[in-house]
Amino acid sequence: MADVISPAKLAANPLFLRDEDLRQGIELLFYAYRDFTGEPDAILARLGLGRAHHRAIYFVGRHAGITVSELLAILKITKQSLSRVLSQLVREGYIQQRPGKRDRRQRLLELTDKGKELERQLTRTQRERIARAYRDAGAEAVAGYRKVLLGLIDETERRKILARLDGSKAG
Amino acid sequence: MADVISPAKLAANPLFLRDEDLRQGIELLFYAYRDFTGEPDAILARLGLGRAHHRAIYFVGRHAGITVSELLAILKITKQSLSRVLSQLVREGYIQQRPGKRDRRQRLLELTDKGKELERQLTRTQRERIARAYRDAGAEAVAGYRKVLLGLIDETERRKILARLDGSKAG
DNA sequence: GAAATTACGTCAGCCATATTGACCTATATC
DNA sequence: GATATAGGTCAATATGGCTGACGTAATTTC
Repeated sequence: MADVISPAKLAANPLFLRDEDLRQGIELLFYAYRDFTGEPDAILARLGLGRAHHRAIYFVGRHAGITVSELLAILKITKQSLSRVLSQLVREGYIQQRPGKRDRRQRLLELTDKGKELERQLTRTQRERIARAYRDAGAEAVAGYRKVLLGLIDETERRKILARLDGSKAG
Repeated sequence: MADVISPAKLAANPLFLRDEDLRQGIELLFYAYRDFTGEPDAILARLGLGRAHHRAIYFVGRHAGITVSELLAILKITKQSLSRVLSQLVREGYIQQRPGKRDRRQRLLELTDKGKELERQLTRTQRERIARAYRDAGAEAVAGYRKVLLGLIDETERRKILARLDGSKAG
């Protein structure tokens, strides 16, 4: 009963908001994410690393000098979880820490050359995959992709992320 | 050095294929997925279940009478991993199994009433989130979202998934 | 300048989810 | 009858989350 959509509700919704279409949207996200993470995972496995290391390396590479707490805010995991990953990456020479100038409690993170090399290797497959999808779909579709994904993000996060994305672009 | 894009390559690419834009596309996918899974996870945690249970419940709900091997092909995990999840869901009365008619080795899966109820509860938040994003972005953007996500999926999978999506729509 | 807060780290234990490899049963198929 | 397939199971292992408690150094506040 509860999954029967009332005629009124149905009429109020444009065609692309039917339950079927929403489910399709959910599933496409699942499938895309599933396949998107597959290739880097294989590379990481050979190095004794996991997807969590990839995420850390990616965002440190993206925002050189990022603080631990900023990274935590991006990843939305606990500091204990991040700590395990991060200390391994530091120990194995992928990431360097240096104390913050303004605030010496901070440990600013950046990739070493070894880290940059791995980052490139990991991101290459994903960048190629995205590039292919973008090219095949065309500029207009890309704009739509961005618009919808942005709309899926928590509202309170959206501004911050937009700033982050644009910030990287500028700097 | 290796991350410097050659002028030739740059010129050959339309604006939306610049490295920055590709990275933006990667990150949007990460953020959207991160926030997309947050709400159901909270519900599941209270029931002693995890994200893996959600996925199983979702796809069994979507394809009533699905076989175990079909479900494995969708989730792309090992049968041992699925088995743990599935047997818990059967034990706790969310999913029923019945032998296949044509092939009695098969165990066709379907949601019980309890399972359907949970499925609705879990999917509600995601459906609402997608609906909001779709509505805000508009029909054209939605088409682009679908196009790009489909392009991100492994090529060998794309046909199968399209058939699956359309099949659910028809039947 | 003492007290409180903040940034970060760490130890310990728990749980969910994935893996590989080996082995088993029942049913289909050649 | 032999072989293949659908599915399940036992065991061991790894990853990546979590909570809770505690510690240190630096900054901020009163």
